[in-house]
Amino acid sequence: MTHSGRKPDEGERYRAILETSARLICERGYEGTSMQEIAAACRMTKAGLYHHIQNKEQLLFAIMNYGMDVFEEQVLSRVQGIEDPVERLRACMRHNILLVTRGWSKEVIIILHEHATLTGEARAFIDARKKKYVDFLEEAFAQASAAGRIRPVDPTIGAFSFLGMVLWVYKWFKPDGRLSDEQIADGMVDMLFPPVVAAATEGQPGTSSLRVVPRATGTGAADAASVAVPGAASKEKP
Amino acid sequence: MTHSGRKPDEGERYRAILETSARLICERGYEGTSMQEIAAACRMTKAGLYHHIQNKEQLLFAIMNYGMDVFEEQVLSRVQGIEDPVERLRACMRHNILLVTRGWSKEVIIILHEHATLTGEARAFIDARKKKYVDFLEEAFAQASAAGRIRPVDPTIGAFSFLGMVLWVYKWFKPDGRLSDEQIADGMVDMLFPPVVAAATEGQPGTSSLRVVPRATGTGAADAASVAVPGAASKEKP
DNA sequence: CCTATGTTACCTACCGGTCGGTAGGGCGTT
DNA sequence: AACGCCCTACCGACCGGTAGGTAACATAGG
Repeated sequence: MTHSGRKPDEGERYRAILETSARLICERGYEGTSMQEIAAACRMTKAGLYHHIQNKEQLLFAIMNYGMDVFEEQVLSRVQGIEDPVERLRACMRHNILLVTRGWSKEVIIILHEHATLTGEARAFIDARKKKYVDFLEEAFAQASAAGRIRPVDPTIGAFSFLGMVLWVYKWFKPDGRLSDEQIADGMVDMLFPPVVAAATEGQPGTSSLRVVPRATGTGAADAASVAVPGAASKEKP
Repeated sequence: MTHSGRKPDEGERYRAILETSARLICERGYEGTSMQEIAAACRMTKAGLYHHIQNKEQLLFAIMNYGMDVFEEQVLSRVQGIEDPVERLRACMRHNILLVTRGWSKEVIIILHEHATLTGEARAFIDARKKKYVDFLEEAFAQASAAGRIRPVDPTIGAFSFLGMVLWVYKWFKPDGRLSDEQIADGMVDMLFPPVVAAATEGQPGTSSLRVVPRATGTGAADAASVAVPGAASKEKP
């Protein structure tokens, strides 16, 4: 790591390892994925893999930092220049939902799911990076509240409601469902930040001007169908 | 199992095993918890534990069904009699948030976290129980939308927004944070289902009846503080 | 009353296999 | 010659799960 301009694949191999192991860990969970499997997926032996990484937990830590980099590039950096706090939140929600649904970054999903897997300093470091996002959202909510652009809400509650709606999506979204990710993004944005019909009377930007966008009804995007009861029913012991 | 009226503790022992193992699995994750540890926590040997259960996956399945029972008793059964759809949703959100924050049922948290751990029939069975809840929410949203009691929204998007806000709480709530669980419940309920001020012809109609929790400096509810950088920073390989 | 017979609830001891991780060597490039 | 890269071979610990035995207790027959 002395200077730049090494081989054509510089850190490419390492990046490939992160992405490959992220794919596996995303599918099977951190504890449920063995180093054997990760090495095989990288078309290496376990010892070969350990040439590139220190240990399993450091690998997870690297994956999560990689995921935070992707998030900041794909979401945060694209919206933090927006002046209007409501527009900032709307754009942020949209980008964040699409980041989850598109699934290009398994690393991001791992950050969401393995929120309590890391320990010690690594855990604290990732948490601190997450907290910067929470702070960003809280400030936007505070500004929007103060400006009367949204219904007044405690900024922390606003931020975590935002995050819950957006991030929970990874648990239920199916790309081939009734609702496209675009529809979900639009629907959630309109739900939390209703579009305002400008200047209902004049000057007064309060909630008086909340108007509604026409929308269809119907159901059916997610989860599984019903199935005959397996081995044991609810309360009885097998 | 010839007839009823057995020993005083009937299935008590089994229930205790479920609760004890739920506590451990909730702390360490399903894959991260060994049967050895579970048995020890039950003050048994592993073979003794296996006298009561079939295998590890069936144990998880039993825990999740137990959790669904608790949920239906503590939340669903208490609100599905409410006629007004908005009041039904408000009460449901409140009960569900408190079910998560109070943490009396680790089984419920396991259902939330281990959403993709089970496979096959057991997975489908739990998913079907979850789907009943989604259906319940979608119907309530559809009713509330149709009655003009809330801003029109696709019922599926409404239901999963609701669920995201409510269930994500398990990932960040700390009992000793700035916000109590009651405050969070109230705040989120008012955010998604604003109390209507009937016949507000002047002033700011929407904002008049709700107030924000007095706000201390900083954010304070969640995650961790900042910490010196551990072994490796963002992009560099260790 | 006292056995015979099950049944329940656990134990010790052990299974084959896999876990995360490492030592040390070969080999191609510089 | 030296280095990066990846291999074979192996480590001790632990994994989920089981075989087989035993102490405690309940019931039924005599």
